[in-house]
Amino acid sequence: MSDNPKPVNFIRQAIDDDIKTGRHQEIVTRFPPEPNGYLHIGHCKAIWLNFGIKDDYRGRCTLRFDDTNPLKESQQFASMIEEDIRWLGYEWTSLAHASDYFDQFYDYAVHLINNALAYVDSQSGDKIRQQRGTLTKPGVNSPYRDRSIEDNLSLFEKMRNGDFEDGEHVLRAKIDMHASNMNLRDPVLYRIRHHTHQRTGDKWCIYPMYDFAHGQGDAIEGVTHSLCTLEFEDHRALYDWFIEHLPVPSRPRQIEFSRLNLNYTVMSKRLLTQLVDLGQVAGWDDPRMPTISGLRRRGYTPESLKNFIASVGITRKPNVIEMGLLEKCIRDDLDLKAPRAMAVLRPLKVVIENYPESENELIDVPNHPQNPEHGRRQLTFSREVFIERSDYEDNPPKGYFRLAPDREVRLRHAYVIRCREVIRDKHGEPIEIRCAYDPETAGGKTRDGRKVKGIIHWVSARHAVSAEVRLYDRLFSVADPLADRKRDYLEALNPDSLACLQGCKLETSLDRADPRIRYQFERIGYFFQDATSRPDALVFNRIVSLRDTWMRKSQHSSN
RNA sequence: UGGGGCGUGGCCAAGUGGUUUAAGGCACCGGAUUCUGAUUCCGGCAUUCGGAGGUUCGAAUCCUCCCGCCCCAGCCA
Repeated sequence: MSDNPKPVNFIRQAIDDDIKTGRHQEIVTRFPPEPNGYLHIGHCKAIWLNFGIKDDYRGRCTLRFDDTNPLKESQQFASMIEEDIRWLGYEWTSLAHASDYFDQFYDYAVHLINNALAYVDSQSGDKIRQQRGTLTKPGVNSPYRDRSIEDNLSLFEKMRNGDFEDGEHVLRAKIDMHASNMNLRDPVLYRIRHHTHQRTGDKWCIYPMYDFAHGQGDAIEGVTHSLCTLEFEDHRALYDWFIEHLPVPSRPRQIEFSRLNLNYTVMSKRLLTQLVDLGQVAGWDDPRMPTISGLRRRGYTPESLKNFIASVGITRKPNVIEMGLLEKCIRDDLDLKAPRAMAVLRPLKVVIENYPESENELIDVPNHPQNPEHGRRQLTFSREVFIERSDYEDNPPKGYFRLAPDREVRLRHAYVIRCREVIRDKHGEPIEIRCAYDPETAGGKTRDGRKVKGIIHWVSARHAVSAEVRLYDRLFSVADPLADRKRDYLEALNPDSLACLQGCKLETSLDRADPRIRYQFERIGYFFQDATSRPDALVFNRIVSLRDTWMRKSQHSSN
């Protein structure tokens, strides 16, 4: 268990109230995904809410797959969803499917028919749509609305028996075609779909709609608080109508909250599916995707995701959360957990002219600057090292305290070096820096007490391990890719969201690195081995960069 | 021009008529510490709660009107 304070929000307040008034002794929630895609960080909010309530109130939470539409669903998606929830660290009290209740739902439908509260409509979908009216115009009654109970019963049974083609008939609730709430204008309860269901096979050729399955499923499971997102708000009246008119075993209450939106990405399953299908990303688990599997592959931890949701909170207010908050959460988590290492992503060779050619020096260093429990390791120092290309400037801007002609800099954990000469290629680009080191500067001190402000990371050229490193940036280059309705959101895709760097140089200790460990490559960011990484061909993903106040400052002054 | 919701600093968000002349986090801006320009630390950052009226000794919290934004017209969920 975490030592985080219990979250407070309007839903928990309602639950506290229900307990106080004795309305409920046990709290039951459910997480009800449709198995038609992968979970994203928005689902994480619902998972955190429902499973968090279950844990804190010692209640129950079922994972229920809302599998009422066999056209789009698959067992593979269901399996991925289970994996994601487990990875987040939650356990469901029971696993269920809407399809487990198909027989019961059928009986409920018959019950409605018997009470003259449902009828079989034999019009086309187009016709039904026309008759539904508009937001400002009421609908009109179907000519089949007053069929006899006997006719309805026999027609509905024939629908079930497969006597009709798809679309020939539907079962509708008889409510009110004049209702201002569109959901109450005789909603469709069952449609004919001659399609094999991933679980019930060909047992059924009629399938209940969401509205006719969800609340009843909740009631059957004894769900006390059915938590869903705001777009279902208008469905609540229908939800309650079914609960009221059906002999259900319990009376759940639906409460809505606002969904999570993140800037610089998209969050709808439809759009994410499209990005995958179009090949704009490598798959559902592409590390740039806001999916749980993408974030996992990128290197995000479950704790960071949960902390993120907790800090965002639960309200009914539409919101767009800044990506920066997510990044802050993973940095916080990893700062404590991640052992440090040195890696040079864009190598520039430095030759230390006064260091003996054949000599190697072992330097014992801590794996974490604050926490000794992370242990220690050894670095090898030698005459030739790689430094980051960006740590050398021919014409250093004001405030730059890295390497430059005739300037000094400290090689982290090692010596102070001074730049003596720069060797260039034919374009004038530096390809090698010749330096001299000061042997009196080991151990973080200088003999004469002079301050060397710049500290840069390095890797011994002879001992370095090569690796591929993948750098990720936001998927879209604008905060709200859907803001411009005249433009396709795909045009807002960030062309530089992925940079694959080959030939990066890692310190020796990273040879055959444990793929489960997230490292901080000092001064660069947090890194995690990609799913494709192998011991002899390391591939690291950058989870997130470190805060970089220098870059921010230098960008400011250059603007 | 129907119905349902929502509006507290750049982004979230506490607040449920008086102890709040509005918590906290993120972002941002200073400064200190630091062998990571990281971390940590310290300080700054809404006389005001979409707007205008009103009720009250007292309002972000109650009332009225107005404005803005979101959702709903699938045999999707």
